[in-house]
Amino acid sequence: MSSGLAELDVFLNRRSSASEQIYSVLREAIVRAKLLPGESISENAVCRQFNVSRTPVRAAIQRLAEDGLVSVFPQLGSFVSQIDIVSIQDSHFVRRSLETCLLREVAPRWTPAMSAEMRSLVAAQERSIAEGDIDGFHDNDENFHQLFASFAQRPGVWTTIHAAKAKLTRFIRFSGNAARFAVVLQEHLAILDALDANDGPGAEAALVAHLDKIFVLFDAHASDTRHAAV
Amino acid sequence: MSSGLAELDVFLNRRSSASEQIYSVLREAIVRAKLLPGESISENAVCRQFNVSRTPVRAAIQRLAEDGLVSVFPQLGSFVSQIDIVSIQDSHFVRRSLETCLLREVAPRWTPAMSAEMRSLVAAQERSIAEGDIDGFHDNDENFHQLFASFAQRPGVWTTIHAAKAKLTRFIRFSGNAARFAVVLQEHLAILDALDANDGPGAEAALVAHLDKIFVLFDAHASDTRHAAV
DNA sequence: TCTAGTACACTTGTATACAAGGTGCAACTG
DNA sequence: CAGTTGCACCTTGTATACAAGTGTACTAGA
Repeated sequence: MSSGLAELDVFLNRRSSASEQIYSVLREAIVRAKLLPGESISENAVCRQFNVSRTPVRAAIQRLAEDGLVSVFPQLGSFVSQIDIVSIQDSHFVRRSLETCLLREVAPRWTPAMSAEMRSLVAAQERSIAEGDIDGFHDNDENFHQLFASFAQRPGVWTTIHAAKAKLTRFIRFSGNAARFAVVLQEHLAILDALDANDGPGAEAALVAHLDKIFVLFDAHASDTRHAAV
Repeated sequence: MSSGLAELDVFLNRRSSASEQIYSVLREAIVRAKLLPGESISENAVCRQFNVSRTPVRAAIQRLAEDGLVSVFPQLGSFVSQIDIVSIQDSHFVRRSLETCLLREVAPRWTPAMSAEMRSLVAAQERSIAEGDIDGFHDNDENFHQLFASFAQRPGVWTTIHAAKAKLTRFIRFSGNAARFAVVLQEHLAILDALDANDGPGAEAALVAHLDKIFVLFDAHASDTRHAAV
């Protein structure tokens, strides 16, 4: 039984604690679907992989469990969480609510400088697509949405969005298709166009339309489930 | 130097892990202002208090650090987080955004049964005030707001609100005054009255007015700070 | 062949020991 | 007396050992 764990980088530096670095590596691996739902994350296996003791590994896994990315069963094992559609819908609700409210703060204070900064991120996403760099695409997608929190003078709110987005990104990685990437760019630009045109409600509508595209995946997931049940 | 730690209950059962119980006790103590901002939470001190080893204590403190209720400084110590007004404003933004969006989901589906259940919670709050039971008052306040998430068919969203509300409740415990309690009841009832009257926008306005009352405390806090600086 | 029972390997939870670094005080030096 | 240096004690971070429970595979018996 080959484990996706073996594929992970194992070089830890000393600038931050071991548990912090292990948490980051594992989180990224789960969100980017390098570690599959249901896959075992034995503490000892991670220890061997990173050449550290169980203590920092445990701390990392416990944080992942709080994020809902790992499920810990005492005396049984720890596993990458299954894709739970209800939990993901909750995360989507959180994200949509917060980003919508952030946009309402930003719209009245929108400036050309903001527009330029965000359009440069969209351009970066375009390059990522051209290079087939999916990770880079998602990174810049995060930056795009985070910038709204920053512009709304509420950068701390991004922490909450970030946590919710982890589950969503993981879900999209499994259910999404490549054709969607180009569409995302257009939707991002539509939001910016509306903001440039001083059309707050239009921008909000464009944002909601953009975020709610995930509902298509919900439906696909549901039909998959029904199909599997038959 | 007397520590608030000494006042905490120390009896742990075996139905859940020690770290889980220690987390709950410490979290409640911090939110209810039994442990003051800046107060030291030495791991060894907690160990002695609960008669357990450092391992579960560390796990609990790390969770509290993630919640923003405790600040950990390596090789220096762990301390109850200071009241950070910016962080609290972020939490308020998160809470108001989510509860507002939840209310929009609930309003169209509002039923007399929902109204009755929520009014019984308000009645419970009234009893708590009469008995001078501040903890009970806040518990029922949590239940009141949680019920909206439940009625909106998004109970999982409460987790996020709950985390944000912790900082807010702690802040209110320090800055709030007793006279506010009775007003809270009226504001809760105003929300329910609007919902009963099928007035969604009115209910939303009442909710926002209710939640934004905390801005008064923000202003008071700011003037306190300015005064202290002079 | 099938079943019941047992031993074992593996898991997470907890306890303890050691390592590395920061603070403050005391003693020493100029 | 001022400044500095070193030690004692504290902190958190990590490593290791033990405890308790679960699933599985193998063995003995009918």
